[in-house]
Amino acid sequence: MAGGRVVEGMRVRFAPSPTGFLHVGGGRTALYNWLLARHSGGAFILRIEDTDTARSTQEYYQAIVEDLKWLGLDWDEGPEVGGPRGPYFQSERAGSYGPAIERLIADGSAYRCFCTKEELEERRGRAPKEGRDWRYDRRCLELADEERERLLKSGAPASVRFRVPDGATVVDDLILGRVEFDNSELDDLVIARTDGTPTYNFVVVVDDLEMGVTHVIRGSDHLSNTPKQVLIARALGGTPPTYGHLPLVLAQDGKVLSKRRGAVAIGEYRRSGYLPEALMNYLALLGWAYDGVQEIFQPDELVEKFEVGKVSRKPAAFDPDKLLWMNEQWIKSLPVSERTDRVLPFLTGEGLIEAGVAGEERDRLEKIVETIGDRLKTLNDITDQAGFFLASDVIYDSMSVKKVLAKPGADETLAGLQRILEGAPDFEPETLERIIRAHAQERGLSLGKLVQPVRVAVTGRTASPGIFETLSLLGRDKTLSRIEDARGLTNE
RNA sequence: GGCGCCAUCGUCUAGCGGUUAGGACGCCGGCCUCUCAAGCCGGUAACACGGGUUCGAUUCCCGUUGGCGCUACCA
Repeated sequence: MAGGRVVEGMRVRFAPSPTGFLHVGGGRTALYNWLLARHSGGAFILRIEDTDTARSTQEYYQAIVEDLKWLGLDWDEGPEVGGPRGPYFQSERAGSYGPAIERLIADGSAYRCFCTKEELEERRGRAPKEGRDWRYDRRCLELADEERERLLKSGAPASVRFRVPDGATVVDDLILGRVEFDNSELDDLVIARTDGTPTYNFVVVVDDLEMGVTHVIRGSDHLSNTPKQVLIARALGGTPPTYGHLPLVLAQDGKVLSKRRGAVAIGEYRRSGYLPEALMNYLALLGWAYDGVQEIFQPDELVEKFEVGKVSRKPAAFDPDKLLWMNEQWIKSLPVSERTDRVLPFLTGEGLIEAGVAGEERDRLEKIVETIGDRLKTLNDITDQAGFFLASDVIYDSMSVKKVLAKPGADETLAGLQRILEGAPDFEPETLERIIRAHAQERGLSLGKLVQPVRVAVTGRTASPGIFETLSLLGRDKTLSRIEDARGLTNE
């Protein structure tokens, strides 16, 4: 095994393959591994399983790393940070696998197999017709020595199979508990292909052993791989890690979440204005609960309270509604200044403000954010909510115009308001409220009757933050000119 | 088919032999109110089924049914 200093305690890893974007299921797996490592004070390792060169890409790798960082996860060993037990790209670890395979062949734990893919397919296809289950028939294990020699010398292509021993293999799973597999159910799996490259089930074992991985949290779709990996680890003279198999994340229809079934990439949530804290919070609660009551957890609180043993064994459906609610809760809890910071990229992205706002402009922006208040479910909602504050022209919603401005008396109402506002001593919300309320009383109108036409006039729609704050923020000039413009839309 | 995992409101879950089965999302209604949100109050809705064990099962055991996963020279 490679030398180097090793962190005491748990060594936990997350090992994505860069063959697609990180989606919520993978994100949750990464999170649980990270939480386990951080909770125990151990090391969190990121390893990239990029042996499938046909499907792995640099773009996916970068996106995964970016998404993990955005989510708030960090790693002690892995890409970008290095570590004593690298390299952390599987594609760079080829040197470890060959000798390990030779060792297994030498001590009889593995053997060469000359069966071709076609032969295997043929035999496999025949099995069910004959009412048998297919398992590799060990034809090449039972080869006479001379025959094996002959084939080897003839240069016949050979794969290497692991010889599954008799007996049973017990997996003491952190989440599932004790699971027992009868070894007779297991195939003599191929650990090295005809071209010499090692397969996943072998590579993972060697890497975990060499990296000193002690704990692995992964999807339960790997559960049936586990006895094979445990057996290989032991044949290699190592101690397999402790596993915890996470029930899969389901889509709303109860099917497993996958890339082509509504699985949304983590990056997609970032782009639509979700807070990483909210997504982390939601993902943590998807299959784990602290006391069944608390819903909002700070990241460090999750680290403190998370226990793998309490993870549910039941597959959990991903609920976008609840995630949205949680995002809203998180946005709401942000102080105005920070909320403004977070909303900034969405505003610039939409061209509503220029990058690098400062000074008075920044102050005004904070006031806008404050005024919009709890009306943001996602950060991206800001573009819709703040548009009329920031854009020079109002976009009039035709339904709102029809419902309010095109009604009889609207023009008169606006004209009256124009006069009042022109004469307003100042444009503070309190002042505006005072004079507008007084005006309503004078004219015998309900406040609502008076306010809605102005609202549509200055915001372009029937729904907006409080009208007095809105007018105040807009200022006298803009308010008056917009009312003037809007009078052109009335029926008079 | 074989092997494995799972089973409490529509969804996420609490429960660890005795509870009016709790919370959250959603939905519905009300209050508040200048609109929309938010907030507050209330409501809706669950132990898959059948056997055991037990004085007593949501809880423990077995089975049935159902869902899901794996069954590659993919990872």
